[in-house]
Amino acid sequence: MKNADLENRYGAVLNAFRRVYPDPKLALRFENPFQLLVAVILSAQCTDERVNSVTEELFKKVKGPEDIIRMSDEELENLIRPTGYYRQKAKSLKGCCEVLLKNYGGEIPTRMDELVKLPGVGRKTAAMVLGNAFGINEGIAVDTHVRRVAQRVGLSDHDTPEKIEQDLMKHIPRDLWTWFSNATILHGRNVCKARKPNCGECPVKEVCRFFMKSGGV
DNA sequence: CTCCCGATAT
DNA sequence: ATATCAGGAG
Repeated sequence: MKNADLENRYGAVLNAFRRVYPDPKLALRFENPFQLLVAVILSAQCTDERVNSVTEELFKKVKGPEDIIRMSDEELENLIRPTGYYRQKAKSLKGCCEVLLKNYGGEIPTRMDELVKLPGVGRKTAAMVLGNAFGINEGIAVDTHVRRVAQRVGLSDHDTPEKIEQDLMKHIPRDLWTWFSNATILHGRNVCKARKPNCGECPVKEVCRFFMKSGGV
């Protein structure tokens, strides 16, 4: 009975999202896997719009891993400063590019276990790159939006991104993983917002625990 | 669990 | 003025 409720909730969310977000695209701007990797690393704890404003300049100077390596720490840090954590991110970027050149001929690896070894790359970043640059569904990117939506709606009762991702992967068909993540991020940004969620216009309020608890119809 | 950091909403 | 936003490493 409880399990049936959960399955029903997943089904309703998947259907509603399929209708409202049939083809969700990343807010991040990129033209190739390398650019996406860089952009997603920069997007940690930072809005996509701010990343875009930085990468627009950055990608004029940086076409591949070699360009990052060649660049001085100061120049790289200055270019990415508005995204926050710029020293860490500059270090991650350089570390990534060294590994890319050393082990992958300057290309981006296409497996989760390899991507996750790159400095500054966790499962969220890896899943994002795999799904959106290569169309490979090897995980579900659980960022703060996916986490919040999953918890509020009642798709997972766990707290960590890892456990939430496992719950989601258990209930969502693998070929939908990337789509679901993109759609949910969109939904979290536009409707199920952190500060002031717009439950009135939410397509999944009928099955949403958060909406019920906050006095929903 | 703490540290890394800038920008915007309140 | 200050709370909040938004991932990964050590």
